[in-house]
Amino acid sequence: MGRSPCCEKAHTNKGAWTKEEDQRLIAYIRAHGEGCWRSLPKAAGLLRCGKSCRLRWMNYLRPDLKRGNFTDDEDELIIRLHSLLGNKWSLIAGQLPGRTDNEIKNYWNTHIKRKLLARGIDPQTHRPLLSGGDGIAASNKAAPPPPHPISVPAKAAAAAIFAVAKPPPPPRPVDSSDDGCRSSSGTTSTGEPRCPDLNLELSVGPTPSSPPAETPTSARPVCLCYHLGFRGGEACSCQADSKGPHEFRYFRPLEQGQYI
DNA sequence: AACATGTACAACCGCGGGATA
DNA sequence: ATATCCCGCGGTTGTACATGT
Repeated sequence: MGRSPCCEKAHTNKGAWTKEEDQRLIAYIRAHGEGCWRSLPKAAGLLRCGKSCRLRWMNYLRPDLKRGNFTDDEDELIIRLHSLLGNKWSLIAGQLPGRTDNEIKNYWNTHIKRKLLARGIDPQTHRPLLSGGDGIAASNKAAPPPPHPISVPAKAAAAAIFAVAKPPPPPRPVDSSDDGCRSSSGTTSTGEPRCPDLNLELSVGPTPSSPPAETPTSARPVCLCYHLGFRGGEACSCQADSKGPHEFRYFRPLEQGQYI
């Protein structure tokens, strides 16, 4: 069938944004709120495609963005979240108020990857690298591990995380009786801190030696909600949702000696 | 000072998926 | 059930700036 182009490329600017374009975009969003990115450029008088406007706003112009260097705490949190979620930058960004997925992705590729390699850790698998040879983790040679130590698609993990952790979206800044466009507030677009008090007891460091697919039957899967600090059924509906004792929306095997 | 190389980050591109007609 | 629209995501590219030779 084919997809229609997101914009009329012949009449759109590309490349770096000018100050004037920024001002137009900011002014328009202040007046009308986010959303309807496809029609926004025309309405705002911008010769840009909607995607470009959205990206510019999300990654650079949003007032709640935290500019500046990442702190060591943020570094470690990103590493932990990446070990859990893999390259799900938007989900990781959701746990770092004021940071964008693009920013975190860039930071990962330019700083953290190197930092982990210097520590002798494979940035993709979060497993120790071989001290010599070709630098490939031993476990990689034996059996290719999953890209990260979770056993379900990261999207499912995200569903589990945000089903319990994501606060209801804040009211839109402008009259909600607008043109009928959906709010575009996604995982990274709101100005509210997502879950500032999340207890992220995520697994990190030496991950389970065998991939979850090979989880021994004695290793009981554990709902991620526990690891996020929601315990004893508090706000957690995984058990209720599941049809069986092991069908959590997100789980990971217990490590040796670990209990909940 | 001039050039080469490396680094950081903004922006683009293509695709997947939810919503809806 | 299917087609289409639109948003959002992740990978990649382009470019400005920093550093080394």
